[in-house]
Amino acid sequence: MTIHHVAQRARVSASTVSRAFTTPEMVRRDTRERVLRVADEVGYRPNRAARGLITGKTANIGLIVPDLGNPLFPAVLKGAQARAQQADHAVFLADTDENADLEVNLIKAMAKQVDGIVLCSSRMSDKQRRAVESLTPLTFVYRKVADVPIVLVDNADGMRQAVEHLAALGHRRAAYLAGPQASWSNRERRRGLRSASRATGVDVIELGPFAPRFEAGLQAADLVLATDVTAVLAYNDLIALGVLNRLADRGVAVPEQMSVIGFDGIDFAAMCTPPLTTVLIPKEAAGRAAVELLLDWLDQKSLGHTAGAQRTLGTQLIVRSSTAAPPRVSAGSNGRAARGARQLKGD
Amino acid sequence: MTIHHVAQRARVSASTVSRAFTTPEMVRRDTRERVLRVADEVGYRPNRAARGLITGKTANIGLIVPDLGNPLFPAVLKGAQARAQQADHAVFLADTDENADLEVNLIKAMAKQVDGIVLCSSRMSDKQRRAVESLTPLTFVYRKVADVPIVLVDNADGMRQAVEHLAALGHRRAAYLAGPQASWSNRERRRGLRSASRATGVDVIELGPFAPRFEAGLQAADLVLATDVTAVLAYNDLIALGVLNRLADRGVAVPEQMSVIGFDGIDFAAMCTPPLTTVLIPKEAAGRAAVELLLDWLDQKSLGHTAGAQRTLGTQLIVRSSTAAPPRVSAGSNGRAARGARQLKGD
DNA sequence: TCCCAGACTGCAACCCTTTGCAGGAAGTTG
DNA sequence: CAACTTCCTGCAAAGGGTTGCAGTCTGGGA
Repeated sequence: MTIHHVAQRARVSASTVSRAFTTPEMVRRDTRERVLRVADEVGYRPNRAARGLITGKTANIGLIVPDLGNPLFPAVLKGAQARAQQADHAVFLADTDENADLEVNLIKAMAKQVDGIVLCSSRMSDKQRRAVESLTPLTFVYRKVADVPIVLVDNADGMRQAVEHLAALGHRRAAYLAGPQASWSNRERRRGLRSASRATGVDVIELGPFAPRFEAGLQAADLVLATDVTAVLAYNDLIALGVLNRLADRGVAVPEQMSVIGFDGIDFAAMCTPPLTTVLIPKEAAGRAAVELLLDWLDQKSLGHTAGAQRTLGTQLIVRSSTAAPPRVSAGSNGRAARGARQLKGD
Repeated sequence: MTIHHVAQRARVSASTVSRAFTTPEMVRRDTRERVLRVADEVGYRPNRAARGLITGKTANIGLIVPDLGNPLFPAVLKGAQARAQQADHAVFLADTDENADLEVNLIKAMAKQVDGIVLCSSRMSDKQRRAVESLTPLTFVYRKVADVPIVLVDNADGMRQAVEHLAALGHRRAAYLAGPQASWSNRERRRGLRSASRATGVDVIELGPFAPRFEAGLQAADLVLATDVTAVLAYNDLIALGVLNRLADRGVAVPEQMSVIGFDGIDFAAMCTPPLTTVLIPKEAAGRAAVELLLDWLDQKSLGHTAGAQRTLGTQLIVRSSTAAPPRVSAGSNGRAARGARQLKGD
């Protein structure tokens, strides 16, 4: 079913059919109605590829995430996809498996078929980013980049809330299980941690970096137990969940002997035992916002406007049962920091 | 960067550039190398939309899932996307929010931009399916449909394993928490349950239907406690996780007082407390298989072959700590089935 | 030396829409 | 009644590729 079939059956030219869809006010009422009726009857829909060829807009947007196995990203994806659909755009999805080179390749491959790409927790270096930024409009989520639209989360404030919570409970010594070094979120969480640590007097040692996965949490838990901390701040919920599991296996009671705090607020943080205290970050909202910013940018771009819109969303500590006052005598303490741990100082 | 720029710089015609990419054996070695070198230098990549316009193939495939919030689907998606990428195809993703009408609309909207669509746990009625099947090649995952490629899972056998496990532990009476009525998986799981029930003598009452979500599990747990069963078989892990949570809240020990079995084998089933006994179904493998079947079909189609390939993947009961022998005297029993429960008989 | 096959390459049409431009009809104004 | 507007519609080009067909060039056989 092409535009010509419809044109023929409605006894008009293809141009008129086209206009009936794209600029309805340009065609006389009865003509338009006849065309649309015929189009509906035969199930005609404009071919977007052909349209895109001439208009330069594909009505597609790309979305690239590091790992669909981390529920954080499906959540962002869900928001983004819903918002895109609302604007009558379709979304291309790709998963990089936390691999920055693959990310670059995916951008190159997608660039021509989309109007822009939303990059979620991009792991690209600045150099890599510059190599692709001219290919298609890029929007970043959970990563700060100059001169393009970005959707951020106030990670530092989230960490402040978490550390203040621990301090209020009486903790004096905590461990941070670091995330990927290429992650902006990790850098920001460390930064927030450092300043909250100074402000509250809670000492924080850093372990890792760890892959942002459950398995890494299992591994991390043992390292934590070799130190004398009474609380653990994990880079994300997946790691925290791993810690919870391994601590249970080792017979360490949470929260009585050890407090654990996650980050992200994935659904499962509420479903485990004990329910995990975590810092909730916006996920679907971030996805929606990113698509919105991208679409706005594209609109304005045609008007010659510049980019650089930034939206920062708040975080909220969700206190559940994985945190409590520290034990009188710290359990499992061996009196000194384990090998591999180090004071959290400057980068 | 169009094919003409490259042609000009390589001092050949556009046709030759095109052939250098699509039918390299048709162009002389040194010409081809020159063309490809130039193309690489200027960063040229064929515009797939333009190519698709004339070849009729888009090198895109669609994937539609009911709910990205259920980790089952991101897992399938991950497999599908990886396999598609391997075949140099991109994937369009959409989420229906468990809504069959939206599913139909999404198929219509996608049809023109893809070579085929993979439908995951489709909720469409037969009538709806027939209304869209001519739009574009459809492949189904987790749903049986005649004459098109499908990837199935042996749900009935999974249920057999689960029920035999319960029977072996000594359970005589269990509840099934049913899933969505439009779900093929739910029908198959019920069927397997019925026959396993007969074979083992374990009585099974059915509750529900429930939405395949955590919250529904919370709700279901109370209904279960109002019956005299000693074990619960949930439609899926999300519901089982909800049951686990609510039982813990109500002070019912799992597995001592109540055994709980999930279905799907999502990652989180292993991370909760107690770790959930569940029936593992292939997820990434199913996604990969679906894409493979679809691509094969498309290849053969051009050769005039027919469709209908079917791949059935096995299931595996993963025994963890949420199942054990029933208590001597069934806890919370009130001697009769709750209102709303009914014997599991025919449909 | 001539003819022919085989290997390459270029021309031009085509895929499906959109859109600038121009033409025709109807209505308005002087 | 002539001269403009205004409104609507069609023609044709364009957008970036692919591909059937025909032409050029080369090498080999007679």
